[in-house]
Amino acid sequence: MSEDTRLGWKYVRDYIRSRIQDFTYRPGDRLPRDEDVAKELGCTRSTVHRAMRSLVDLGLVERRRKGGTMVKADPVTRVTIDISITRLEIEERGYRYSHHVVQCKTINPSPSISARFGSSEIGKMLYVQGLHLADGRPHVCEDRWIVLSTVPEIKEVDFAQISANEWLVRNRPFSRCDVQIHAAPATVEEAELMQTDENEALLVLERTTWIGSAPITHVRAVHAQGYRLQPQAASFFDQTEKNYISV
Amino acid sequence: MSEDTRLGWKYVRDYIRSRIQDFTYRPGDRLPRDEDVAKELGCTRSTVHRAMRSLVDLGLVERRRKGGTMVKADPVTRVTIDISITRLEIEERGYRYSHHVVQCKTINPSPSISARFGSSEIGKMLYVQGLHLADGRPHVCEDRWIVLSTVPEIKEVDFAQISANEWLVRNRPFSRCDVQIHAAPATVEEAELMQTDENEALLVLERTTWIGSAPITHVRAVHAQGYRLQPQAASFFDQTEKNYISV
DNA sequence: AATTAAATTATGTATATACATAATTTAATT
DNA sequence: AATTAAATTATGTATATACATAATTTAATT
Repeated sequence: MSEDTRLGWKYVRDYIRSRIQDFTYRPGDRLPRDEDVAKELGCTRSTVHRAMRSLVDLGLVERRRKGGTMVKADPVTRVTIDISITRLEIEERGYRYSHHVVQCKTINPSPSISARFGSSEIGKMLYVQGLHLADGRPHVCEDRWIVLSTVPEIKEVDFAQISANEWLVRNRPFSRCDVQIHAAPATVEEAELMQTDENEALLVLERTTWIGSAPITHVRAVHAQGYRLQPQAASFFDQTEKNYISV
Repeated sequence: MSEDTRLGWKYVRDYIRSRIQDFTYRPGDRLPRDEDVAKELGCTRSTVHRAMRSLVDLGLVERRRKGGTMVKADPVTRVTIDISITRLEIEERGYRYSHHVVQCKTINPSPSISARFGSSEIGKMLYVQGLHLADGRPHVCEDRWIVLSTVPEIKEVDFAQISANEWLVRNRPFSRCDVQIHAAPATVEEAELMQTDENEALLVLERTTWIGSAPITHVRAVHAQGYRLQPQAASFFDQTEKNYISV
């Protein structure tokens, strides 16, 4: 290390990451103790600790008290997706947003919907089928089930003004969210709504949310044909990074 | 605050998070300065800083020097997916893994494949079509294109021993990874390999990786009918959390 | 009035230090 | 030998402090 280099936690992170990627430390290996890394690189343990936590967040290493820091034996590519309000997603892509309610009724949930919430008693639900459009073209069709005992005021909401999606996201914070992503053939009904063919392959995002132990909503969001989700993978070096270490 | 409560950064995180979720601080609002939060809660600015950073990671707030901390105007549900080696994913589900190579040839990439890597010159590629099976049943079919100028030694790899997927993940770290997720109808060829019907809706993950500016590989991984991706959403409170704040 | 420079501000980082805690190892006991 | 208790260890956390840095606001200058 050159002496005048003020080496911060990002330097330490990149240094360790490079040593993992050039196989100085191999999958399953134990890294030196933070204190030893600190001594070697000439900084404090706090700085190394900060760097190590970022490597944990990146999914590269695992740490255990007393056990030390291990390079993950089975490497993973960790990606993140920010699921936003559908209106905003459409507007961010530069399209004009509109939406309309296809159906809205209070009914008892089917067993498959109940099952999404586990064993808890659900009672009557508000079923809302809505269509989100981008420049007038179908973008997302959502089948939503809202638990009336948890969200009674949903009955007063005017879905012509605000979509169930946006109202819930803005008014009903959740403490737990289960997400599933899969492909499904368009049903006859979906095909008509989405202006595509029956059995067309569509991307489906399902979400179920709770606040504490109280179930809030379950939604099946069917996306238009050709829709692509683009998760963000943490790139090795931030574009803005000064302390680049060649690999 | 009761005096004997040793209040750590997780307490502060949960406290602020609760104030966001109960709309004490609304989307777009500015939070008090770290120093003021520290004074109010009776801890140091370092502790508040640690808590605030975790709220940034959760996608709840944004921070800017001098500008302070703002509650995100447009709330998002942030989820993460750990994409692992296909063999391990299958084995973790309790199935016996096997794989075989369908095709393997050195060819010039089609324009659509070249385009994945942007403007950089690609040259000859190794095209490997492989099938990953779980208990003998098709699980993932991958079309992989490997840049020979970046990974020349791939020619010596025996894909009967190790899949191209696993070899690359274990031997070729990348600094950038583009990921796309979409639904696509099974081609005739895919339908045969995946033992399903033509045009069946299948989940497709595409990945393209680079090391520095050098392109490594592009892969289109077509998943079996019914496959579900299950991203992890950060739940509001860790199960292990002691300092639970009711919402 | 428009531009430029200086001051201010809130977050970001690094350090030294002390103690907490989980997890393992070693020693003591039955 | 098996169990239990004590010691050890590496990470985790909290604190006080000093300075860095980005970004904005205010003052000075043209």
